[in-house]
Amino acid sequence: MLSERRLEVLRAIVQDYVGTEEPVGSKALTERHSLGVSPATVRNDMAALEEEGFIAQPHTSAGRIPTDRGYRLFVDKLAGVKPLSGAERRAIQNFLDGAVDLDDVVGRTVRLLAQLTRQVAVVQYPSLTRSTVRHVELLSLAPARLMLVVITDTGRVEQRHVDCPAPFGDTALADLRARLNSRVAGRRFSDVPQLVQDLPESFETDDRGTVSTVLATLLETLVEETEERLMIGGTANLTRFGHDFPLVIRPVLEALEEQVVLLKLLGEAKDSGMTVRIGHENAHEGLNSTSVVSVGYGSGGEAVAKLGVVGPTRMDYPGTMGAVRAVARYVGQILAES
Amino acid sequence: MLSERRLEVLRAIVQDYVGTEEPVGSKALTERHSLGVSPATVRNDMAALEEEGFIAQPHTSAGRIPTDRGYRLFVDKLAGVKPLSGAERRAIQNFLDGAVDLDDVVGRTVRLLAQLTRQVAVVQYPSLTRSTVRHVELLSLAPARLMLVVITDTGRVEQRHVDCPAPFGDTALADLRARLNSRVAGRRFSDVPQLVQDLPESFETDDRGTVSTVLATLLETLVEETEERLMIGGTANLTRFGHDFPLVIRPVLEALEEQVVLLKLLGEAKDSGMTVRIGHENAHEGLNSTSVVSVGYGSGGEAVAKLGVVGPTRMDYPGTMGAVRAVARYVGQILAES
DNA sequence: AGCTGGCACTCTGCTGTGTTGAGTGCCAGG
DNA sequence: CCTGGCACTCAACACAGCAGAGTGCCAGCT
Repeated sequence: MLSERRLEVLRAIVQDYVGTEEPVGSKALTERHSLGVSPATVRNDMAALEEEGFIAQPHTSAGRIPTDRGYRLFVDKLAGVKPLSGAERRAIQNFLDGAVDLDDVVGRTVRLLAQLTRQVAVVQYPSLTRSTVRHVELLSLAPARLMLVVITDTGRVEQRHVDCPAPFGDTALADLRARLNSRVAGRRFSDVPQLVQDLPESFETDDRGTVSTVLATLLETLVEETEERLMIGGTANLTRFGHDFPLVIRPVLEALEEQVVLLKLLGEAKDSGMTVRIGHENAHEGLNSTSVVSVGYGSGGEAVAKLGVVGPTRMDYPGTMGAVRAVARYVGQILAES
Repeated sequence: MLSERRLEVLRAIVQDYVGTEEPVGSKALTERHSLGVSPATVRNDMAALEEEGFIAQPHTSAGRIPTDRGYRLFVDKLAGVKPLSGAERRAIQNFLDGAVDLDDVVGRTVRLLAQLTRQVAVVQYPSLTRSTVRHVELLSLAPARLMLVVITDTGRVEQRHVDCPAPFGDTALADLRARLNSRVAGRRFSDVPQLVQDLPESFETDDRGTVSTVLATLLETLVEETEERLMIGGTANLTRFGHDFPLVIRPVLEALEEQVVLLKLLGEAKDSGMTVRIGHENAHEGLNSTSVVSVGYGSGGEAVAKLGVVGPTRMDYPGTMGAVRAVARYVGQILAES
């Protein structure tokens, strides 16, 4: 096991490297941190830390930089979560309070997170697996063409066109609308298929085809809705990556454009509590030199979606984690209120 | 005025520079293009072109690169619009045909444009200034809480919560819904304010407050809807900017994140026909080393929104213009069909 | 008048060579 | 177990020399 002081040395190395972006040597370390020992001793400690794989040297006779494993130890054992200042909290509150609808909430959250952490922010839309249908609306666009609108309790609205196999009368339409709502309003997405199963039978033979088509579209819409969507922002912060960034930035941008990749990324994180994935711990290759800090958020006790940031492994973990956690809490509050 | 051959020299310089990304000299030019004259002659022409400000040398004894003004002349006089290949056209068609709703159409368009041009794509959502209201829906969420849903003919759906000053009965609600729709359905946004002006008067005194509130929210929603939104994609293509890109990429990413900036950018373009803004012609400072190629698109004859790409001034203008124009056409078709 | 070959000149970019300095590992002594 | 000392390594920088691409200009040719 590593001695207390060696851990302290590792902490110092991480802090300095994060600050200066340059390999840190034994002398500089003793000067900046009062470790109470000489550079030579620190050198021995460093050798041990390197032996264990927590730090590495880019080349002989250069200082050390933390490895992914070093960062891992740092966030697990050495770093706390830095709480935000009162001013920052108030700023978050104010900024989020102005949101008018769900898109706006998510949009503001992304911008907020990006600004606060100075990194790339990713916010997943509230998931709908546990959400309920608030209302279903049916409109007639043409004799054999309907529009189906589904409104969810998280404030999402989705609409689909439906081409009917046969013309569909206004009274039948009103009938279907009423019955549909009485059955599914307030129910969970997952329950809907059962609830509407026998609906076609209660209609005239002529109309059954249309009713079935409408129901099929409804179910399809709900499934699609369950697939999470997300929003990203703060990509300009990618330029803070470091000097070698031309090589690194490309795959990151590519990964960020693929929603599937990001969803998988967030999906890999724990459902509750904060998750930090460092460098190669990320499954996606392009993100091997980035770290992802994510956390679930939700309106009630349970988390309905996740949000987080993507940045260089060389990041200020305590600060970033603090910001991510704080933002998640406030967003949860906002969602609960609306 | 510039002689025919000098224009030809300029064209050759632009083409070579776009291809190689390196200053092009007189000798290389005569070798690659059969201009029928010697390097010495070309040198004289180059001197003249430089005199006029169409080309410049990064430093003495280097080749020439086109200036913004040079590119301008190139696209105005020397370059055609390169039509897409049949295969490309079919690919566009297929890809866009799969779209299920407006968001999907826009999303696919962005990806398509980015891939086709290998640049950053920007697509504005169909503008609603000329669009009409298809349907207005009112739902009761709680005794004194309503939800207002507005559906437009371009397939957009927007919803707002309305807090009523007083409880509002179901019959009054149905009444309001019916009257509202009979007045505004099929009408243009701009006409709505007039059409609903006197609506509160026809209701019971108790309900007038609520009716006014609903109307106010409706008008507000329509105004907000008129403010265009947009989607961008292909930011990974920014890495193709060139060697000096760390300096350039930052302001570009920042500009791209500010929807306002992009909207202004597209707004500056002509309503009809293709617009190419080169380098410093762009008002926004961060985009001074980029060119923006944009064009209006729409379902019918008139353009309801714009789309385009942002790339380095050193871009393949004919190809880019061809792709942008083609995509705009197909999107217009898709919108017209749905 | 306009084009061409020739020539002297100017730079950037590459390569090779010291030189510097931060940083290391190791060891003997406290 | 810590410390000071010492020899060693190696990236980074500066400097010089060279090669090559490119230019401008001029005298001669068509």
